[in-house]
Amino acid sequence: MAGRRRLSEARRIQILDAAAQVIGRRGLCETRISDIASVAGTSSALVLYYFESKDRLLAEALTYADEQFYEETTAGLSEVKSARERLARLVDLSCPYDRPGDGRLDTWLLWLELWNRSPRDAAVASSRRTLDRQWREEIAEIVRDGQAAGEFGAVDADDFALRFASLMDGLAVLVVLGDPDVSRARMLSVCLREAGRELGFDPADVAGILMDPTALTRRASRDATPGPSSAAPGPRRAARPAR
Amino acid sequence: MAGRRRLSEARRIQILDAAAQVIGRRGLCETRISDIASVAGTSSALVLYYFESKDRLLAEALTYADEQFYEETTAGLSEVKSARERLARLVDLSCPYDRPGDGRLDTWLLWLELWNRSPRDAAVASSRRTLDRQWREEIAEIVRDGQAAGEFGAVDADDFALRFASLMDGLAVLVVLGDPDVSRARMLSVCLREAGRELGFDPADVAGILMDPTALTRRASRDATPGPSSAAPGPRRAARPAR
DNA sequence: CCACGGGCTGAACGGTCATTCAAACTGCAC
DNA sequence: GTGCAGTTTGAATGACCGTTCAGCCCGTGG
Repeated sequence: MAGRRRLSEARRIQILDAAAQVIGRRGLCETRISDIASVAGTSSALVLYYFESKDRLLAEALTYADEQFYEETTAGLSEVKSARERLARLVDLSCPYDRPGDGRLDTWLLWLELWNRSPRDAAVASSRRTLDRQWREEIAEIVRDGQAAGEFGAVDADDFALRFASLMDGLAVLVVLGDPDVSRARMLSVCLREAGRELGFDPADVAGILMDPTALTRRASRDATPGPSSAAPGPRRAARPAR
Repeated sequence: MAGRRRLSEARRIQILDAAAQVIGRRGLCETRISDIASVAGTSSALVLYYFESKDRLLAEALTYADEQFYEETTAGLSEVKSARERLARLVDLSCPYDRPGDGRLDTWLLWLELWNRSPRDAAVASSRRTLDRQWREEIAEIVRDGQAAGEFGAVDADDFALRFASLMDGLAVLVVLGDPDVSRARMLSVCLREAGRELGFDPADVAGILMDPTALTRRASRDATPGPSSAAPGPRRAARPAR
């Protein structure tokens, strides 16, 4: 029975993953149960067997993917000790890659869909609110830690968190949508500069922690064409470790 | 024939208005041609007579509503002479009301839908990019004007415009979605404070131009419950002046 | 070995639209 | 008044897709 239950849980997650993937690729409106089923490698009927209806499935998939992202991010951050570096890391993880086929980009697309569904779905709205608050709280916490350790200057942590999170959201939208004026590198640069200015540190000091350290020196690269984007085969999404 | 053409144009606009209204209320996915038709006071067949397909209609409606907003806003701004007040006005107009039934809120909801459609519709993507760039250019222009007039300090106008526009976008999403932590008044306050800090003026100086001047003094009101929201009858959308 | 029950499926059902069409209507031009 | 071009509609069409269902598969417990 335990084996059954574990199997059952695995199927649910498998379907949720497939749903997130399809939604990211086709958009919420254009997502069909049969698409999700075929990506998950099963039948439409089974998808409905695990989720009452398409509506519930989509709602769950939306919040699932973003809770996923939040958990992974905060887990990754907890290992970094310096507040400055933790903040830099948070920014780095928040910046979507501007070339397609990236998991982070998919997560952002889902987040946009979630915004749209939010006004008409109380459950989604509630999840969104929780996630957003946790996210801002995460930022505020880093700021307070840094202030206690003398790494940051004096600002209202909650106020900064709201402004900084909003700035990142607004910029991320532009990056995700492939706006030629805002590359990922530029977003990174803008965010770190802003944080440094408000909290009183030199952005160059935290460049080491970034995935792409050249972002800070390379100013606002205008060439946004990402090249032929060698459509990598293989699974788009990394295998999930079992719970 | 001129009469016919004018009539035809009027119908198109009537349908686009209806479409925008329905999309705002029900969301893009849940919008049916028959809904649009009944709001416009005609038949589904006629809607298809003016627009090739549902897809085209929705895409046009999305960009139509936002181009509309942009034009009205910039027209309204051109009357204000002081750069500080012009910026304050721009902020004021950008802040959605957090109670439902407001046209500005609908416009924001459409803007969110537009973001979602953008990655999969080249025409929409192109319109979005143009509108966004115009918007940022509008901000940058105000900054440059203000600098020339000695109203603002020295900052990179384009850089400021990007950061400021992104901040407003991020905050507006929270207000539109009814996040209890971010009321319209708080958004207004945050934006004006930020602008004043970067451009070197006292936000209190421009409070006079705001629709809701108490926003600046009333700090971050936590009570976000908008009350029983007396569902106002009457037309949701102001009558449009004939072109 | 047998039966039970959860997991799974293919096929069928039914409703909901987008889209088409033939016909009616309107007002303008001649 | 006649005809024409543009406008409007109600009804018909047909595809698509969510959902249901009757039954099969298979591991497990007795």
